[in-house]
Amino acid sequence: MDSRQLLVETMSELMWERGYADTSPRDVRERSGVGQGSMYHHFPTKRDLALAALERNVADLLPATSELDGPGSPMARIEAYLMRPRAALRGCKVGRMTQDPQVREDPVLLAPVARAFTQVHLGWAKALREAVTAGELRADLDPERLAHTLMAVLQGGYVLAIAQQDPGPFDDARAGALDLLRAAAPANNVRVSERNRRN
Amino acid sequence: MDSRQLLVETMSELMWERGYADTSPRDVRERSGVGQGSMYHHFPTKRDLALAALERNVADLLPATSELDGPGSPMARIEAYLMRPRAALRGCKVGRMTQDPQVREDPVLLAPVARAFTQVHLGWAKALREAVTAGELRADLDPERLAHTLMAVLQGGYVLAIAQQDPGPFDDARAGALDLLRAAAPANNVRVSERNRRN
DNA sequence: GTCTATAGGTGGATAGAC
DNA sequence: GTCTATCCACCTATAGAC
Repeated sequence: MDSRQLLVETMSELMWERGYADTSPRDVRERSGVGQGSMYHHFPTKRDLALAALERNVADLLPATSELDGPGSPMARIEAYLMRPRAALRGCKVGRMTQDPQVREDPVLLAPVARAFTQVHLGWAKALREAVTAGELRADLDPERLAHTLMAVLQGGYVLAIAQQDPGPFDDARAGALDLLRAAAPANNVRVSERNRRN
Repeated sequence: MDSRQLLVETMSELMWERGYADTSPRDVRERSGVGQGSMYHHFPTKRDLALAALERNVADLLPATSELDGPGSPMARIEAYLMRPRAALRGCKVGRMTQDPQVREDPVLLAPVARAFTQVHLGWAKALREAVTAGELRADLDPERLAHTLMAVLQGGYVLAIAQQDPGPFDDARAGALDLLRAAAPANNVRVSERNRRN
């Protein structure tokens, strides 16, 4: 692997582990073994390197969302993506960046993060829309809205897991979301009009 | 206000705005107007000050959860707490800490965060249990699990909102969660036994 | 492209007088 | 309790030779 690639790889790891502000050029040099001169030859500033690393992390993350758009029934795909194995205590390598003041205040650094979430949201919303069409989800639920709910469950699950240093809350959070989705199957949607009449 | 109190107040604000790692003793001095000598007299290290500030932020947060335990029907209280006004773009002053490497790797600093979440979880679980008892929520839903789901929706909603620099995704996420809770009312829970028979 | 040397500024304190 | 002065390591580069 050439120096440039090695630097990006290393910075990606460190940004996942420690964030942007708390990762120094020295950390990157020491872990990668690349010298000072090379580093500043390829990336004039720390921010330039961070931008490349951020884009790499986003690219790492997006392929997994194809699970939402594969074969199988919409709900099966939704369940598969929601419940796919995730390192709860490590957190999300993209979502994490939103908590770094130097990233969130820098439109250029935040842009890849925003784009990634927009992309993931599209995937979720499409699958949820298909679930409604397939009669697996009540038609009065808003797929775009639910997409945000499910993304939030995952992002927030990481927060809970890290706080407790225990993946349990993360798994609880997503399992609970799945329970709710199942409870919202149209088969159970009897007498809604009756409930409304009581208001 | 005396220096000590002023320092804690200022550190609390800065930790909410910028986190722990990215807040320097100098920042605290400059914003608070307290001198170097006073600062190190009251708090020998930055970590000591951070711990006091963290505990203050936790204390700020917990009173609001009493909304989950007040008068009114359980679901009404759940909705009120879930939908209560929140500054989505500022994030959660407690949850934020889980993303700071220097906090998450320090058991002493992480402890107040863990305690706070445990406390909030108790409040959620109690209200959800009561909702089941009151017949507002299907009995086959697990309140402890759902409590984590709803906490995650809020914590994750902040992440989405900050990523897009728009409170919209936060509001979508929690509104979607409320939609699901309503879809999980027992009134709709007809023929559950039939569904199970099909497995 | 990579190396070593250098540099100004900040971080996180400590020392000691008042 | 508060003040000013001082300190060393580290951060984020820049310079210039090879």
